[in-house]
Amino acid sequence: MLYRCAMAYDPLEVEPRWQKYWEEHDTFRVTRRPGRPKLYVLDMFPYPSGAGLHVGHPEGYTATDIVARFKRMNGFDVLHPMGWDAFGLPAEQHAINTGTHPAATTHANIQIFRRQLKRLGFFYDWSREVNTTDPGYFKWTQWIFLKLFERGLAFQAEIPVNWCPELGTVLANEEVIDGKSERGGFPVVRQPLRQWQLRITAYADRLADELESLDWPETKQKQREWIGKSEGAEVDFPLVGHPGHLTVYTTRPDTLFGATYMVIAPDHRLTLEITSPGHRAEVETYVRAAARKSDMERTALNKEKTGVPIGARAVNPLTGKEIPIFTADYVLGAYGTGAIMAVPAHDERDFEFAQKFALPIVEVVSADGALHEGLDAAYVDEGIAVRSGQFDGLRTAEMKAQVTAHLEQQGIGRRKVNYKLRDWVFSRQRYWGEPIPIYFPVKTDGDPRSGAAYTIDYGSPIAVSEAELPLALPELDDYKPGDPSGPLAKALDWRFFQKDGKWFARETNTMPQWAGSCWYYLRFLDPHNDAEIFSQKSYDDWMPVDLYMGGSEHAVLHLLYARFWHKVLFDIGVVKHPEPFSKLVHQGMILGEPQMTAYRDGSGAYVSADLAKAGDDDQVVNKETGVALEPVKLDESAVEKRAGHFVLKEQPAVKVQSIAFKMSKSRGNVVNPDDVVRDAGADSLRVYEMFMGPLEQVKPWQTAGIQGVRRFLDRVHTLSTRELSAEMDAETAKLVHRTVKKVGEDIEALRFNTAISAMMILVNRLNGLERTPREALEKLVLCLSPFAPHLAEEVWAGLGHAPTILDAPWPAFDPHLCVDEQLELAVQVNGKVRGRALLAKDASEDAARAAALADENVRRHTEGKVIRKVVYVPGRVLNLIVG
RNA sequence: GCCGAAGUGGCGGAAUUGGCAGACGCGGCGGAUUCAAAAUCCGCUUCUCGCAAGGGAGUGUGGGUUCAAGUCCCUCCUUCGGCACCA
Repeated sequence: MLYRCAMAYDPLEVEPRWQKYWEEHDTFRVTRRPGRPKLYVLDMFPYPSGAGLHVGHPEGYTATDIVARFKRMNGFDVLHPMGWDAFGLPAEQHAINTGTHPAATTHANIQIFRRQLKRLGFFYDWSREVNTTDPGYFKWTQWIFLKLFERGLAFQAEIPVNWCPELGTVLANEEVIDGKSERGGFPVVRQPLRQWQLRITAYADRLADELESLDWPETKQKQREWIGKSEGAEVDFPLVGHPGHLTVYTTRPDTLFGATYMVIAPDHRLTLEITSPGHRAEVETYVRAAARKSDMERTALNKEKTGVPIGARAVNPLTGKEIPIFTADYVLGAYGTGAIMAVPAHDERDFEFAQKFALPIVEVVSADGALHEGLDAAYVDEGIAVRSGQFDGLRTAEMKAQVTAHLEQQGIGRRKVNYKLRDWVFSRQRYWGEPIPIYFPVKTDGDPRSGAAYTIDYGSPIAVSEAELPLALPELDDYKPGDPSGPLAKALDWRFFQKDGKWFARETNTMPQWAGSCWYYLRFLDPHNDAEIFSQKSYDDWMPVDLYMGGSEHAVLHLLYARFWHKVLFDIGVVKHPEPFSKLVHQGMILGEPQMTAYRDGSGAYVSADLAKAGDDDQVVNKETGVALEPVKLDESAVEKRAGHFVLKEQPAVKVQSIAFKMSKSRGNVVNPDDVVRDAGADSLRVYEMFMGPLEQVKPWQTAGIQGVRRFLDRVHTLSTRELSAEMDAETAKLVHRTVKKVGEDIEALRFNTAISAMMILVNRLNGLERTPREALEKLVLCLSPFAPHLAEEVWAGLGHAPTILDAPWPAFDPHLCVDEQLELAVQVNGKVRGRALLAKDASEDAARAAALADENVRRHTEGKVIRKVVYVPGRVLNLIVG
């Protein structure tokens, strides 16, 4: 569909012309000018996928582009860079399938992305473009890894990891969703493997606490929950008939008197050791079964608690009573100490387990201080201690403090802070990633490259010297994964080398995709510096990032990892701010065009949409019967609205849903920005995406909506082709100044939709005038230029100004013209608007009352009644209370 | 289950500190222009009663505070996002 018309300007001619101008004149190159304020506006850089740009990309990019252009016109030096997060699985997968080197695929995709972005007129300083796969870039990624290694923050461990056989790689916990890989949705199993890990837990406290000062949205809360700090105590329970003790972690030391049994995780190192011979067979079976369970099975089966007694007993250190020990997979080996004291009276899980195994339930916290028998549910709230010996009568908070102090005194417990956050598994068994710059001593009798037997001493990792960086990837014939040591193990000439007559082997794991994106905002400061990661001057020029825009899918992973690296760099004096991103904004996802959707069951009969419920795997099921339903796309004409619901015209009992789905290839509702640019122009795409609604909100795409902004831009152009006038009437002048004020304020607050609406109102007014007031058009075009830069340049030049409009100052407004001296006051009688009165804005109450009663309709509602009260808010409302 | 965000016309959405609900755009209807159409321009467009003037209802539900509630408080429902045996 083409939106062009005979009178309209032709974006396909205008836009490339200005793009060429900007390129030839280096318009977007940024320099730091002394005495100017600075602004660093950053977009989350994309992974250059083979699919090209998606309409979701330009949403955030346009938003930051508007801010960047606006601030530049306001005298700021603005850093607004773009680059490529180009390591990653798809290019490698492509290499496995076709033999094409991932670097070639990546390079080709970047060409496409860059061309697409340039077609949208973004004000990026392309001279600062970075690419994480460029050796000049990953040299510094490796350099940061060495800093982590030197400080003991990068270490190896043999740990059960999320091994994805299909992808042939290990995934971070964050990359596993419902037991499947985030990318591709392949099954994931737990398996022990030697891995590099980063000790992010050492920074847990600072990562949680230092969120405080940041201007971030709900993301802060998500990160806090992810870090999962909790305060409690560790308590030692002596084992019966066994030396030593079993240590538990609890956040409720106040309930210790109610601990009637213990549970140890199946993967706890003591589980089999303390199991009595009589229970060994049963426990071993349970432990093996638990180890095999993937996370998916565990969540699927979490309805019923399972577990077995291990035949060992421990002593409750406060009651002195012997209590049994169980193993159960509802206790996780990796959290806390891997063992718990079970207090069934005050913990839902323990209560459920105790009921199933007929274990004693002893109330030790009472809401009212009285004793209760036969609890029918766990009481998890705070209260007053009972059945707790010398501690009886204490409130929960005080009880916690006193019990902990008592335990510390006795040397059988201690205060303890715990985190859900785990250390970050940092190795991937992949080719297309940064090589980890570490090597190991090798024992061999010959040349391991030609098949001599060898043993690698993984216990003695050696850092590659900084002078040898970047450590580049070797060429490979075959990128196939499968071997847990990764495809690089096949590059024998690269892997093994001799130094001083001794053999060494390089690490064959590579870094995860997060590595390059952890610090790219720093490389933009000084992207061509070979000697340093960046110069001090460039840091002082631009840091910190003033506005960071990107999808909320990165709320935890990328943003937590990047903050962690930044804090490490802060500790070693590389950066000067504890936090990298002062302000963060997530643009909302753009969904596909809404579709009228009805549901049919297996027999083909329609089922009312309120019975449809999303099941697993994108399936829709009848929520009463569980039967799978088939969604059917309907034409609008088959549907009507009755009593607040859409229903089938033919069968009004059947409700129909209007749903906007996520854009996906399989649904066929993907909108390609190239098509939109071809049909309506880049400016229309930019303005439409900003006009759709609030930036942070999820919004459905509506192709017809582009029509409206295209008409708006056409009208702006038409205004410039009419006869211009040096005069301007007072009403128009007022509107012009108010528009300038509102657009500026709205851009500052990222309310682009209402800024555009204000400009539309002004254009509608100018359109109704005989001739276009020159001043009005100039101010309008300046206001519009951050949104629709190509059209703005065109009109600006047409008005006789030298390019570029980016160098023109942001228009001023006269505040006096933005307030009304006279205004219409709403007149209410008993709270209902009955009329209006034209009044000076600071009119007295008496004057307002007189004017109100002059209104015929107001009189009708007050006649014969007594005015009991008058509420007058000057400039807003006059409310007459009659009775 | 827990945490967070949000429910406003046929649709996307506006609405400063509580002060005229529905700005702006889409769609629809009517008109101008045209041989005709497209495009463009103008008008109307929450529902409802009324010829009109005007009246009534109305921001997910039910209550509350207030002269006045989309906005504040409580209850419940729904949708979306995140977490999910974290002791």
